[in-house]
Amino acid sequence: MGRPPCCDKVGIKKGPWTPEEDIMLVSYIQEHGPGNWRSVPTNTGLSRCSKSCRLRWTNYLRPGIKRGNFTPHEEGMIIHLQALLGNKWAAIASYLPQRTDNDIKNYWNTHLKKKLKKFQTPFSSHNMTSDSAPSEHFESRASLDVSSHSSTNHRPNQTSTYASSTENISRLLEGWMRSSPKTPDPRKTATTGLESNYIGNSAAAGTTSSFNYYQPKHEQDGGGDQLISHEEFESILSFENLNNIAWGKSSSSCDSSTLNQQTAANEDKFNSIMPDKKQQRSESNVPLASFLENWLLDETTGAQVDDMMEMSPIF
DNA sequence: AATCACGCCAACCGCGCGGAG
DNA sequence: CCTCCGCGCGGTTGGCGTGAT
Repeated sequence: MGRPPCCDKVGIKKGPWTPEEDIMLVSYIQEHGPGNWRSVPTNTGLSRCSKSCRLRWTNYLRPGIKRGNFTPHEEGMIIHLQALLGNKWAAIASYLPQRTDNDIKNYWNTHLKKKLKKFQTPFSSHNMTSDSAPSEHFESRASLDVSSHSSTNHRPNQTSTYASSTENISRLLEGWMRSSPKTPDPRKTATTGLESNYIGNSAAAGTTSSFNYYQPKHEQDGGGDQLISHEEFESILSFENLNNIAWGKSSSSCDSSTLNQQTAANEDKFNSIMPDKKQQRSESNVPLASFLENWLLDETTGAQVDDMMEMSPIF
């Protein structure tokens, strides 16, 4: 016997939120802070269930949320973290403070899953498109601070910046009162015309580059020869290899000699793919997988990736 | 111009967890 | 202990926009 749905009461409004409702909610939260969602509908007069209010706040109105296109760095982070953590969107979102779990989940389901699936091959030693739990090989690494980045009550900005909701309100009002000029493609900057007015100040609006780790740009544009095969790149980031190389575990399919060969081959591939990182990599004196992981998780990688995408035809 | 198919994403739904009584 | 309740998470859906025919 399950709990009755919270939203099945008569008079509870569903569907898209209006600017007026947003303002009511933001005003209330600005005054009282997020939390105690049960009392929000009654105290605000909103004809919404508490859950809907919470969702609207956390996914949309919460300050510090970045909307719009994901940068290559963010995409890389999501792919990497999804492989590490599985579909723990809240945990993944904790590594991307400006993105909501819902946003990341949507982006994964609509973009990244497809991209990875497209390139999934029998060579892959790990099903990257799998929705399964993270590879148990990675479980120890997956603790990569899941605890300290715990999804629950550890949303960056959630507690510290809600006070800046005045910013949101002003944006709400600004957009609400302004006429709504239609952009040629609202999705480039926001999801709806409404959002493009009062929320869609996407910091990523100028970023148009697409993810190309697994999908070279010229292929996206209609096909052509790949300068590097998917198998090659994936083999480097092969999770079994990463696991073996970085964390010293062995698998039945990988003895030490083949592991050494694979490691050397991966080093060569890495040097050819990322020549500008060769020096940095050799100086870092860390395993390749660690280097790649650090690179992916590096705050500054986004800009580096952007640079690399301009400089190198393979990105 | 009309219709259809598809992609995208905000919002909903159901379930599990943890705290309070 | 058990039950109730509030909350958060992950999966799914519905509506809208856009491109193709």
